[in-house]
Amino acid sequence: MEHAGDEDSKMNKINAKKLLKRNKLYDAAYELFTTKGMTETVIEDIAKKAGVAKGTFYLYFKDKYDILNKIIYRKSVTVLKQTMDATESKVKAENAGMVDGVLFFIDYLIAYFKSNKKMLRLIHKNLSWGLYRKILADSDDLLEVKGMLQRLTDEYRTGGVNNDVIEKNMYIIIELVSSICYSSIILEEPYTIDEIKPTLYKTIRKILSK
Amino acid sequence: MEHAGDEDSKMNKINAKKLLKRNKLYDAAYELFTTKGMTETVIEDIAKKAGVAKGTFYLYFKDKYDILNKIIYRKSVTVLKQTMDATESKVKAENAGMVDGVLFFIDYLIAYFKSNKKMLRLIHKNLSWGLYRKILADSDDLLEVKGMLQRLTDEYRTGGVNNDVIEKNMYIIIELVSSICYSSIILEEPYTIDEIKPTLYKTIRKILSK
Amino acid sequence: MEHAGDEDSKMNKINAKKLLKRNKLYDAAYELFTTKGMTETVIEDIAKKAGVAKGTFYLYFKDKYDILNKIIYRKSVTVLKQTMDATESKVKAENAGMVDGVLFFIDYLIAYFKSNKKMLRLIHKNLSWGLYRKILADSDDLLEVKGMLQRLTDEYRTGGVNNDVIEKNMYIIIELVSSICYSSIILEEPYTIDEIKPTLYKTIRKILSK
Amino acid sequence: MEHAGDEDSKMNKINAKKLLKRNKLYDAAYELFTTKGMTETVIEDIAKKAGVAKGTFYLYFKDKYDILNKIIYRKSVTVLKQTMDATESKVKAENAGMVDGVLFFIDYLIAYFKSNKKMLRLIHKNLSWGLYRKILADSDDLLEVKGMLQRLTDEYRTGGVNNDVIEKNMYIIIELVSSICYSSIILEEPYTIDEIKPTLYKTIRKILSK
DNA sequence: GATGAATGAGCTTTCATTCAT
DNA sequence: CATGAATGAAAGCTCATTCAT
Repeated sequence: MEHAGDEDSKMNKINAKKLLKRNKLYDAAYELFTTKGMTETVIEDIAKKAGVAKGTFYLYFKDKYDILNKIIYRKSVTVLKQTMDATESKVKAENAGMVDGVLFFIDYLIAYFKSNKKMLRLIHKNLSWGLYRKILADSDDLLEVKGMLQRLTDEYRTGGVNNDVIEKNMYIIIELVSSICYSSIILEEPYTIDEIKPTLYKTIRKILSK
Repeated sequence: MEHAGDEDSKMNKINAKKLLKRNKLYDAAYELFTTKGMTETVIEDIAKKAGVAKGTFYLYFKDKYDILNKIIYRKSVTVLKQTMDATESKVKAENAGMVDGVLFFIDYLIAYFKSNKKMLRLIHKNLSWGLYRKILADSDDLLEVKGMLQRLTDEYRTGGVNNDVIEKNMYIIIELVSSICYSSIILEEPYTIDEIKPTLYKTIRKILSK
Repeated sequence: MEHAGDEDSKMNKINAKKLLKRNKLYDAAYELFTTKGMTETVIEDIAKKAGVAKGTFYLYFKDKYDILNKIIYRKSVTVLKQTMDATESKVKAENAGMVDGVLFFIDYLIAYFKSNKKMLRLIHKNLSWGLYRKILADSDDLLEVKGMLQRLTDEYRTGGVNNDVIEKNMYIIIELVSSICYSSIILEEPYTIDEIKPTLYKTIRKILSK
Repeated sequence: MEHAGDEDSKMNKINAKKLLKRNKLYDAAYELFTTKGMTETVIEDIAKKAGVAKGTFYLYFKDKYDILNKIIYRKSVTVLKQTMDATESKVKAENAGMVDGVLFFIDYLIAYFKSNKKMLRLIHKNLSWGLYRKILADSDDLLEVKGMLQRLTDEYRTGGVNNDVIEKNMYIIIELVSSICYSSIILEEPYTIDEIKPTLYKTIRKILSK
């Protein structure tokens, strides 16, 4: 028993060390990708910044694109879960309806990206929104988020609106918001996000209206 | 005078030759970019396909990205002018209103990209929609197109709608359509363009309604 | 005493374990060398296939070439002893003379390599026949085989043939057979082993004739 | 005409320069392959020794093995043609028969390799004799040599010996000589080439005897 | 203007070997 | 004894760009 315990603790130490190294690589790569850009960042930069040897990188990731995708995925899951938590609290506290729920969700996301342009740029430059949406759609880590959105739109369904109509409208909204985010947060052209927000929200309300 | 004429014709011949070479390079690059992709296409490929020496490429273009941007610009101007002509004819023939005019314009563009996915993919993968819009906005070659869109929305302005509101709505529409085009024409996920078109057009009508 | 016995049996167990591991490494390496080839096989492959850690490999062998040479040596000793046994039986049974004895020895070897091309290729590609002969010449494990060949050629010696002549002729025969084996069994060019065998045997008879 | 002449001479100059560079690479590679060995020689070494950039190497050769094979081929053709010339002179001068002709041919080759062990080792270590024979057999540059060997053996054919028998015997001789050359010239074990030569030649005479 | 040979920095990836655990 | 994470040298190869002709 004790011996087994020893082995376990040994394993844990090793795994903890591995995790630490992996995270150092994640952080280094994220920092470099967002400042220098993908093509300007070479594997050696990442390794050096993480304080490991070049070969070590290949122990954890297949190549530059592997770590990029994983970074984007991890960050996204974090953001979306956070957004969901905030939305749920708000909805409960204010006993908000579906439209306000969706708008709050979007508002929270926009705020997040506004204060984190680097990540937005990273996603946009290296992963199209379309592909991104696909990846997130298949994610098991986001089941909760999906559940929440489902519940949010239940109101509609019980109101007799066709399920297909709801889903298509949601798709339209997602595409619209993503696209606007990029143009208005990153490029700030032709409108800044604050300039366009009222119009955007008005549009979303129109889309969700019957 | 005659001598000058000779010089002129000589000049013209040389210029024609240069133009020919430039066009051959454009065609070769477009073909390769759309089939092999940007990163897989190397300068030598383009030169070889165009039937010129590698060094000649640098006589006409700065690098791969230079020719890419110029290709996209040229193609876009062509498409937009064509779309404009079709729209104007239609509007005149049917004495259509502004909403129908805008919808026709979009419909024509979608049809074009549906039958020319390669170009859509090229633009999307190598130039963000936002940047693209910016370039076209500054283009002198598209003054006519802009004029037409202006005239189209005049109806609104005379109807007492604030100019700023119109422009923001147009921006929202452009972003929405571009985004949907990419997802639904290239990825065909989660909906094909034909599946989402009715919802898209309904949305645009909602946006343009007062 | 009893305690010592315990220690002995403990030692044996450990040694048996070590031997088992070593053999697993031998088998794994042989399999990989003959299928994937030397350069394509990396130490990690061998360790993985043998079910041990990479570092363990270095506990038993210096490097890839060390295990290769040992594999070739082990396999060769086995084959030659087997060939010797078969030859001795045959010679006794048929009361065969020296020439027939030598030819049978060669025939048995050719048959063996014909049905085990992988090993022949391994020897040839990684150890020249010349070097190979040298290693086997120094082997203590093959004293019996050498003794047999000695006895086989005794007939000649008693027949008054100079010992030096016999040995040189044997050398010529060995070189010839090895060379033909490679070309005709592995490459099958310009003749298959079956096509060239009659001529080869005729030549050997000529060499051994006075 | 003059213009064309200019272009021709320009072309010639360029081609001459290219040839010069190619030859420099050949020489550098040969020197390095024979002294340091194949695996120890890296492309950069070759380029540096030839006084060109690494990339230039790839303009002329696919990789290390490409240049190696070409070097071996070139050297071999030279040697064999030279051997042929010497043999033909000798045969004419001494009105020698076929057996003496063949023996002279072999003797010349052995002498060559004895004074050029590096090349022999290069061929042997990197190209099996079998493969080597095949390449030379397909060579158009050696048609003359083949013709000469054909004429040499004509004597046999007219003597009523089956063509197949002649060719098989020649094959046996070639394999034997190659194999002996390597063992006795490179390894000098168990006999030096001078020690084994009398026995070798006696064997060849036996093979060629009816 | 046109050519294409030459350049060489730069990148990815592998893998034998070590050594702390 | 056994492990396997970490190392980092090393090599192959590409390709944008230059420049002598």
